[in-house]
Amino acid sequence: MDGRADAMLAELKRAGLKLTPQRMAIVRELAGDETHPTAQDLFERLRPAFPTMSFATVYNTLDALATHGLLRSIRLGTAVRFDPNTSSHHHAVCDACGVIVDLPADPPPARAHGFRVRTEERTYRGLCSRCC
Amino acid sequence: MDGRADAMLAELKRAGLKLTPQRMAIVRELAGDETHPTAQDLFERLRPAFPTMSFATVYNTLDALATHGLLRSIRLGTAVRFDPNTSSHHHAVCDACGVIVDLPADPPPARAHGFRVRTEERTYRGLCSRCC
DNA sequence: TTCCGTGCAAAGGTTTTGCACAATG
DNA sequence: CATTGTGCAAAACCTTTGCACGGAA
Repeated sequence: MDGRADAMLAELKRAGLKLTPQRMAIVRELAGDETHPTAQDLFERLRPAFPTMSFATVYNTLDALATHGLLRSIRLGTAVRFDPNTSSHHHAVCDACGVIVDLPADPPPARAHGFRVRTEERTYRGLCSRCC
Repeated sequence: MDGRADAMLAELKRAGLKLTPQRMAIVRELAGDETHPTAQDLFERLRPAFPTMSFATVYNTLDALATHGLLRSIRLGTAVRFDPNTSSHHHAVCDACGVIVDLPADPPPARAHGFRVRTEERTYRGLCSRCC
């Protein structure tokens, strides 16, 4: 089943964006993906099917998806990564194998030291259950 | 008073690193700084006093300081920023004015969902007390 | 005197942009 | 048919690296 991908495509359509083959492929690739790929990752995975697709298209599509709240972009280390999981969650990164895992998150505090808090982003680093 | 800068310089010296004028200037500039400057920021601030200083020197020095635990480097948005506050703390970023504020932090949990946690990094985004 | 550090310049990696052509709705 | 998206290439941006000269210990 491909419910997540279909929902993302429907949302793009509703927003007046065109459903091109490239976009559909990017959305389908990302929808079931829990590995937090970079733009480069996606580009390489899709190259076999779309040899002419360019980086610009990948970035454009990811931008469009992020703008419409269909994915989160996270910065871990040096690269921007994309996460189709838009529910409130944090990330844990394994120092050994590099795996990035989603962790459920409580809603952020309303206020913190004078700040009116809108979002909270947490990254844990350590060793995952397999590398520990 | 310049206790923090002196302590950092002493620590560099203890580590066998040479105390060059450039390094002393970078350390002094950073020591009292709570604005979380980027390498670019520091470079521009010091250029008047050291017109010949290069980026490489700024990065080298920041690397040396980070390696010896005298500062933390944090990634907020697209840029790497440097924070002389090495105590356990989080950051809050104001969406309106961009100010970055240090918040005290409790030690991270020992474990989280199978991970053995080593470090935790939190960023709150919202509005600071002046912009709210 | 012996390293270590500096400055310069160039390379590296990632993301963004401009424009003409092509495809979608 | 009008508009938006694509592909290509180059630019922009930040950080890192190599090397020869110069300064610190």
